[in-house]
Amino acid sequence: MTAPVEPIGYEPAAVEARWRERWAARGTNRTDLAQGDQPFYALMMFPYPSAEGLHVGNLFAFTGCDIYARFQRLQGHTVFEPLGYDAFGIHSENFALKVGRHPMELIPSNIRNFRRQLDRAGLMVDWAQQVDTTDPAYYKWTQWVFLQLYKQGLAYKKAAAVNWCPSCKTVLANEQVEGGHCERCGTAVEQRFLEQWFFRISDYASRLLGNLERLDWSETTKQAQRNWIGRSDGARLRFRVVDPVADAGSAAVSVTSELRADEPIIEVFTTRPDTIFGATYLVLAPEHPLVPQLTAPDQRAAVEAYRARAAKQDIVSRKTTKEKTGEFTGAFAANPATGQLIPIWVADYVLMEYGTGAIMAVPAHDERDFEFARKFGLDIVRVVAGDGEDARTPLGDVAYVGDGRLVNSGRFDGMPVDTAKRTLTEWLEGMGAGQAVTNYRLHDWCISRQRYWGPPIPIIYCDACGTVPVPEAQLPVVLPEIADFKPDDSGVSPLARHAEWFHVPCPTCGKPARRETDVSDTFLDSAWYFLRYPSVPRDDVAFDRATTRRWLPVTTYIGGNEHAVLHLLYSRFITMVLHDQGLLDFEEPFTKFRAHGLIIREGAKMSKSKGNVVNPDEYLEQWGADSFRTYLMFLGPFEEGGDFRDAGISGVKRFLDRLWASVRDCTTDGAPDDEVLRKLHATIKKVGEDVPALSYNTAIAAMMEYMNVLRKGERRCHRAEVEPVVQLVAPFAPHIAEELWAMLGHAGSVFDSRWPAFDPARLASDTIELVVQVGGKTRGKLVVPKDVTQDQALAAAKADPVIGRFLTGAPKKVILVPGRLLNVVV
RNA sequence: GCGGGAGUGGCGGAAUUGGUAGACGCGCAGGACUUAGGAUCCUGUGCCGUGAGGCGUGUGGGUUCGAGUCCCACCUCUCGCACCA
Repeated sequence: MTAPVEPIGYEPAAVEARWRERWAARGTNRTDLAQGDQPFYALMMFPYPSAEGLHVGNLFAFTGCDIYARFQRLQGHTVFEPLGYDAFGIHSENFALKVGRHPMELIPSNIRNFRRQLDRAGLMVDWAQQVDTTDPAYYKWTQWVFLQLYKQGLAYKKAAAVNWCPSCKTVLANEQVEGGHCERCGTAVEQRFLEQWFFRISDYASRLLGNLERLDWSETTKQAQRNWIGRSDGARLRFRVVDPVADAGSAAVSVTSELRADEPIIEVFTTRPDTIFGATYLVLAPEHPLVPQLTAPDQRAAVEAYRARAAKQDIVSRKTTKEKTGEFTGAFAANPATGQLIPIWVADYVLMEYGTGAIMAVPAHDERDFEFARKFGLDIVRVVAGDGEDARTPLGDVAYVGDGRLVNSGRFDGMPVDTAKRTLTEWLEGMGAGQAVTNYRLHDWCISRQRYWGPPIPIIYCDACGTVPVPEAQLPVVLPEIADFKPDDSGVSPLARHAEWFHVPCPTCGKPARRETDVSDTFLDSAWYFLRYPSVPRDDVAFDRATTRRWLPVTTYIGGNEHAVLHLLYSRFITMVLHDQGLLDFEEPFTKFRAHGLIIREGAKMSKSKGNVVNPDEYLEQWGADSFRTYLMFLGPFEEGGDFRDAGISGVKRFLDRLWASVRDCTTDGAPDDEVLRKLHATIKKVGEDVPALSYNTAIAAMMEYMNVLRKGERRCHRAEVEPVVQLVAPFAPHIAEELWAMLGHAGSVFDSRWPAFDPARLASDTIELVVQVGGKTRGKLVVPKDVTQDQALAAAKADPVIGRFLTGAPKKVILVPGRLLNVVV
């Protein structure tokens, strides 16, 4: 008598450790970038390596991308799945300041911790090609990218308003200002005017918008970009400023009369040229350059005070305060349509950065102008009448912004609004008072940061030669390791205090010169990193020509929709610029983009303050990476995210346990069961369709469903019934899949096998279950031949004791949906 | 305010094209095996009703033989943008 042998159970920790080693030893995750006839570049958004370590949100995103990449590999593609670290930026710098350590020592230790966690998660990442934005070998090329833009005249310097926190002594991004106060210390934020570097992304607005049509991207992401670019079609109109005293006597000032040198022109942008007859005043932004020139002497004090107030106010609260304020300049302009004199005001509801910084106000048909006109008692003239209205219909308490026909508009009365937009623009153009233009909301990209932790902008200022770009051969401009990297009161980067770095000979004339002390925005680091991955070994070029041609554009990019606008737009812009320079063959970097959802917990976003952050380490430890990965994907649709709960995960572990036991105990005796095989083929089909569609949750459900069929009634399964499941599950649970694949006697990696094919003939059955409805209500089911006729089905239904009860008398109508349903209307 | 997305059992979530609502999992209940079970396996599980049956996908209408799915009106939640002329 022999003692019962305990069957070997599934022990994730041992299995996963074993395969981590084997993958490393065999180079399973390395991609030979020179080979492969079906290159597939699977990109995921690289993380910021925070001190807290990997967040479940990161892991959710990476796992989803990894599954997609592994699946593509099983489809026969040569897959490249790189990863790196986005480690520059104010986030890292603030954290370093807080804990009193230097980012140069903090970041490497954070990265080590990230790497440990990422390895534990079983990603198919080719670590030989990793990128770290803070490595001089990387940011050398970030600086090179800057120079390419500079060369093309797409980088320029101008003074711009920034938010300044006098307590933190630092420039704040708009998101760091809450209700006019610094989000960190609560101090009232001021506005400062600083010289900053900008990229001319607005020159590319129309291309960035137009190309969206042909990109295979999540619709939500494309829509966000469209809104951000903000195209609006309208007209630029010219208003002559008129001195009412000098022009006294002429009842209507002729618009076409000779310009007088001292009478400036105000240009406005409007989307409603059709309402020109209702323009009863003009408004200039407080910063508008013409304001000082045209303000009348008796209004000067008030206008100056108003401008000073606007200049001091922080940018955020100025834009969020809806209460209208303004001052009359004392000047007048001529309405080119009516010839009448209309007052010119300044008000901060008009923004200098949009359009021309000036508007024609049509209070009858614009809510903001209406509010303003009401408050300051300005004329309101209706020029559009909706259905059932005419020129005299009172407006009530709101502006009329709807459709309609023109009234009070001279010979254009009765014209529909949409025709009038075109017609009036042409009419005004004919008299030299304007032309049709398209305007975009997209502003130029400010890349200057008056901080320490970023790549120095490669520019040198020389008293003799002016602004001199650092020659490419002298890159990188290394960020010096300085102890006092804390920003100070000056609004100038801490780099300026580092004398031996700051003072530099001019590259052109050799005389003493000074370095630019601003560093660049982190969004610049990430706007080109996908170009670098395949070319990491090259230190003589940013990206290798042949490698880039083979591997780019990125086949599929998966990432968070929080980057829908800035990161993705900047990446597209940089790619276009490099393309225009002849350095890239394509102008769109990401052929396909999919946004993943957000993991929440107990209905709320995970955050430290709520104390609901999940540490992935504990789960990886307790359940293993395979169960944890699969569980994360099972929570809900990948593109929507899901609610993380501890419950649930045991079900996924149980599924893997059952798969393990099925492989361990399977037999090669006899033949596989036909019914089980049919379900197997249906499962192969479903998983093969769901995975590329990112419907991971339903793919997992389908595999679980099959496992239930496979093991129903504790049956022992045939090898042919279970072997393909190992391949199906491999993208989700790679370690156990490798182990089971080896247990089945295969020498190589399961990822070097080919995805199982399903046999359509196997899916069909001779009989079907036909649902029978009577009057639209389900009354039962019948098993019938698959090609049953309507009469046969009806006869069978009548013969059925339960269904037959409802079928008294002749049916009024019978509907047969082949293969599905019979509905009898009585 | 503008733009996008979503409302389905106790819970997370499934439902090709308008065709069995609730797949799969959690939880719960019962059972088997056990000294034991928070292990494992099996069975059941939308709600009301003893039953036949009835009611059910945010609310109210409509189209249809048939609506979670299509149309109209509304409510709620959520994510972007927000004085953009």
